[in-house]
Amino acid sequence: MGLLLQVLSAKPTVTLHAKGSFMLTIGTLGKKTGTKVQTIRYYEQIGLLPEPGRTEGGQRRYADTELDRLSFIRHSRQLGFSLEAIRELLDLSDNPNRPCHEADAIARRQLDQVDQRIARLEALRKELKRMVHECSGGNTSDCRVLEVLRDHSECLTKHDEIGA
Amino acid sequence: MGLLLQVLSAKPTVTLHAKGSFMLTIGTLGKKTGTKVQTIRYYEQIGLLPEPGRTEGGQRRYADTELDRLSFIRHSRQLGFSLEAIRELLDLSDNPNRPCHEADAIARRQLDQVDQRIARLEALRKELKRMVHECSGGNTSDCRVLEVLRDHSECLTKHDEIGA
DNA sequence: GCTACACCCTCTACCAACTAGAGGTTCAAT
DNA sequence: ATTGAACCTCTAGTTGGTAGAGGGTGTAGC
Repeated sequence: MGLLLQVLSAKPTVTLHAKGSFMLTIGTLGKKTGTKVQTIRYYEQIGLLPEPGRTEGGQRRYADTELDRLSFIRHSRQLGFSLEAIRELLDLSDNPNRPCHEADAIARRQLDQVDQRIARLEALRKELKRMVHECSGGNTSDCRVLEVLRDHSECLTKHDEIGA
Repeated sequence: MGLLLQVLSAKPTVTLHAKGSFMLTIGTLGKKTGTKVQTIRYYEQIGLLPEPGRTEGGQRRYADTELDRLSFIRHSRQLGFSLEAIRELLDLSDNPNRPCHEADAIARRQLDQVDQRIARLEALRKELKRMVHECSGGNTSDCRVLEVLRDHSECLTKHDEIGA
């Protein structure tokens, strides 16, 4: 925890807006990181973000440390990491002398999952495409789409967990 | 609603296990369709499956109609359709004289979504792969994985909603 | 006919990862 | 001093189920 936040979390809360520009409101932080305000509060609630300093009136004020941390979280989310994985990554990031291969392993795991999801979606896509292409456009009574859905045996591929 | 179910839902519940083999317990129905018992009850609760007949003791008993309907639902889920989309598809399936193109549109929508998800995952995969490949395996202090996560500008692609 | 026990019942709560809204307070500009 | 946007907490909802508590039912074997 930096000096600034130590100051911020000291008991009689100091006036934070005095220095102005380098303290962010939750709304500004949200805009800078593309995060909804509620989501930021949610991250704080589940312990992904530290409790920030507050104004005398009780409003959150953020320093650049938190901006960096939230950017890291959002970017990781965009890359599909789960919040639990991000928690681990942040932990590693906080301890620069821990071995790198742990972070690497998390990323590799994520890559594997993405590979699997792509494979499943490709199979799915094939089936859907066939279904749609065979539709000739009469009544639902002889709709190929509905027929295929009704009768699994018409499928080309075995897809037990395709849509996950 | 078939004759059987009309009989089943008549007020003084008839003994259903008399005829045995063609009435299924919820467990058997689950096994036949690869669905957990709780999930079947959940589908009933949200109105995807009709309320089945009951034994005098209050246990659910299913006919083949419900087996077909549940198979349809499960198959559609495997193809990634949302429960809302499935509701529409079932509705169409129940009305054989409605035009086919509605079912076709739902399937096309699903295909589009799958295409988009694949595209996003491919971009994601590229980024992750690059990240993992650049890791040389020292300390986290100079870990490429963490570095990339920290700094969005290092990314090759703009990925705003990649991991959705 | 009786007992064992697998299966069934309802109800409530939980998962991820947020999102939305109610009802009320604070900040900063005018 | 007043206005109005932005903030606060708290609760509940989203999707598609899953898990467990606490109790009742159905049936096979003896």
